[in-house]
Amino acid sequence: MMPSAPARSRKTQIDHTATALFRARGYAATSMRELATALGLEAGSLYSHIKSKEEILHRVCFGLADEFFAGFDSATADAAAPVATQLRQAIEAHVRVLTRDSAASAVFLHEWRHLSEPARTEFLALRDRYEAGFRTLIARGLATGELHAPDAAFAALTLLASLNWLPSWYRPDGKLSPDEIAHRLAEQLLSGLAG
Amino acid sequence: MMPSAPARSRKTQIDHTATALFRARGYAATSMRELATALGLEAGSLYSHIKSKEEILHRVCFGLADEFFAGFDSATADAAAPVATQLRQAIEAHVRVLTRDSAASAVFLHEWRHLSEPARTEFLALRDRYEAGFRTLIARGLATGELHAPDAAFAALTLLASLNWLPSWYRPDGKLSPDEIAHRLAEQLLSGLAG
DNA sequence: TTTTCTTGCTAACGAGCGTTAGCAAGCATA
DNA sequence: TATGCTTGCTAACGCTCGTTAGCAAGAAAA
Repeated sequence: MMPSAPARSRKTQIDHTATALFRARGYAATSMRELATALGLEAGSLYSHIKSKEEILHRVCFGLADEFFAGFDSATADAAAPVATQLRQAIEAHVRVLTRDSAASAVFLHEWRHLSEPARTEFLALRDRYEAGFRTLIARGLATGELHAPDAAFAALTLLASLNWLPSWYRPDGKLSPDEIAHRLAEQLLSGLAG
Repeated sequence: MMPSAPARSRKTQIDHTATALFRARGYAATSMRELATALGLEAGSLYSHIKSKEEILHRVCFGLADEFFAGFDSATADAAAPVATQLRQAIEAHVRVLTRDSAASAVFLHEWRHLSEPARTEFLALRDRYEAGFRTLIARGLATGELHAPDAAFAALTLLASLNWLPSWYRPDGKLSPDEIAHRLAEQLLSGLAG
């Protein structure tokens, strides 16, 4: 039992490489032989570290769900803060997760459908719960008059939609930093485009 | 040569059913045998009507691209109209295409990556050109002061992101009509959430 | 030293994949 | 009647898939 554990075990490396491939080619179109080659291994060797292909997908999807919840919870920890502030912080937390690991985020957003039951249903329940967090936050803002929209559910869906497109164009070496992106997104979504 | 042509040839039926399957399971995870079964055929029989699996994907993706361009062009035909009006109409045209065939739209948005070269590159060029339409429209609005945002490219990306999430939750039998959805989206994106 | 864990290999399994060849029935046109 | 198009079948092809069994080398732990 090594005290200074290696920062990235073989299993973690597999997850990481698989995530990049799943994002680029899609889960179904990524073969275990491709994954093995990308890691400098033979296909069979992967199974010394993992139980199945889907196990990787499961870990990526549910691991990222945890991160999203953690971000939202800390953004809304101060329930006494103005709703607009909490919403802005939640947006920024969401963007921070998306930019910290955009490959995993893309997999989380698009490849969950390849989970088999019951994981698929569990995942959708988690996602619903997360969206509900934004929905009720916006609903509270509508009630206090801090926000205005015809429908909280509709507004929440649109807001998350704008954010969730990010992994498909975000590049870590782009000219905008994650914080700048988060700030601009929050600004544009809260204030709109019209002058 | 029948004058009253059958509204849906066998080929069109195949495209339509395949689109639904591609959307639900993804292109790579949909087999020709599944597709054949859904049509009440054997797998080999499909090839009396189509040349390959990818041919279907190609037709769906490029066919929808045509629709998007047609919508944008007619929305911005009156170049003398206020930019905000043109933008609103372009948003509504985009939403109209998305809702008229949300399955094909979902395939257009997510499955194009399974096109092989050179189709894939051609498709991305088309998509870029379409996005550029929104980008320059917004840029003109910024120049005239009708719109305000720190960056036209960023704003265009966010705007399309909000719209393109629609096929993943839109249901034709939902409580909002396509026109209402289009109107609310345009309103929310142009005016923002903040009160 | 002995044991155990980690890591990786080769070879193969059963299954499913997209696709093709060859054939045939039904129908519209000539 | 004869022709040719549309539609669909059966059977099979070569290939790739995810996964497993069995083995072995090296490092760590006892």
